Amino acid sequence: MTAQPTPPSLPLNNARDALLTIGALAQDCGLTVRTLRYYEEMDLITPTSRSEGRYRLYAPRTLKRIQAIVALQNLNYSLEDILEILGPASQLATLSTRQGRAERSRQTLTRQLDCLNEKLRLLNELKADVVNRLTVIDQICSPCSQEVPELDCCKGCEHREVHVD
Amino acid sequence: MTAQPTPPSLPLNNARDALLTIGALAQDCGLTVRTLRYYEEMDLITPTSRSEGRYRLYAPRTLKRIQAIVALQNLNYSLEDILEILGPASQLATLSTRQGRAERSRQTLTRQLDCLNEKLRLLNELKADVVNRLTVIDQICSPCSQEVPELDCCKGCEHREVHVD
DNA sequence: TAAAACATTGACGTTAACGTAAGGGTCTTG
DNA sequence: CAAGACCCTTACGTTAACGTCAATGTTTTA
Repeated sequence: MTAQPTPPSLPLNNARDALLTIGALAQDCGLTVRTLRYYEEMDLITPTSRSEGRYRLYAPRTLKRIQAIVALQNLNYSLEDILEILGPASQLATLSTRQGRAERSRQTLTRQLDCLNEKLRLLNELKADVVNRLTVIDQICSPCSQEVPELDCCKGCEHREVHVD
Repeated sequence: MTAQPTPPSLPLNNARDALLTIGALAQDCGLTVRTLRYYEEMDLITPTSRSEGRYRLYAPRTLKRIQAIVALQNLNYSLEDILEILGPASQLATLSTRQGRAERSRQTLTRQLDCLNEKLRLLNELKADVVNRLTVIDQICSPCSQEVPELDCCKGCEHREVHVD
């Protein structure tokens, strides 16, 4: 997604109009209202204000935050992990100095990177293994091969390095 | 703990001696007894026999199977997924033909490979993103840079492509 | 052979990430 | 201004992957 600069056809009157109700936000991000409230419980998001009747009102940029949350979830981070990565929503404005924020971001990103590299290592290992097995199995499946007979057996065979049982 | 190869001072008489009780197996693989029983409930493992007093007795190769389960779990597969990948433990001997087994293995492995490639793609994307951010943040943290001032702010700033809030 | 250590089958408890329902206010549209 | 549509909080339900406890039976060891 290249950042579409939202052509100012309608010069957005003031920021007030842009606020989303929780239902609209849920619609936009494809999550349920319950989920958004749960995220709020965890301090992953927070409404920027409330209506007179205490309806939650969200700034549009909250959508970006939610997309980040979902992306991380798809990578199997727990919401607790994600909270640590993104930081609590309610304290976004209270961090004292810009330097401090940058430093903390750096630390978080570094940890993230380590974690990612580890996952990548594991995945690549498994992939190599799977590819190996596929190669062997494919040989068995091809009709012209009679050798390697005990390969996919499961009891008592000794080809343990090829398959797991 | 480096695997002390237990010198064959006592040449293991017959295969009977090699059977493991559930406690020993748990010890060997670093899981709890409860977990192993739970795996059995799910048909992920199964004892090869029972003692007179109905104690579960496992063949040593069960350890390999468990290691595979744990490895897959570390890659965030659910136990249900793992069951599909490895196949039910109780039916290992009942699959009819060797060709059939090989073909099914091939299909499973192919699906696994697709899944792994997708995960790798996602992870690499995220890693690139993280590296990008780190680059920028590092520039901010370095004492000689005063520009890019609004980068790590959180309310109202427009550098949305750099960090998420 | 008795105690200690280990095992058995229930069965209920726990955490994460929500779903779902109740009982009630609030916006909005006709 | 009344009916829907939407929102509020509170609270209990659900699934996965085990933990933990109880009451009891079985090996092993001293």
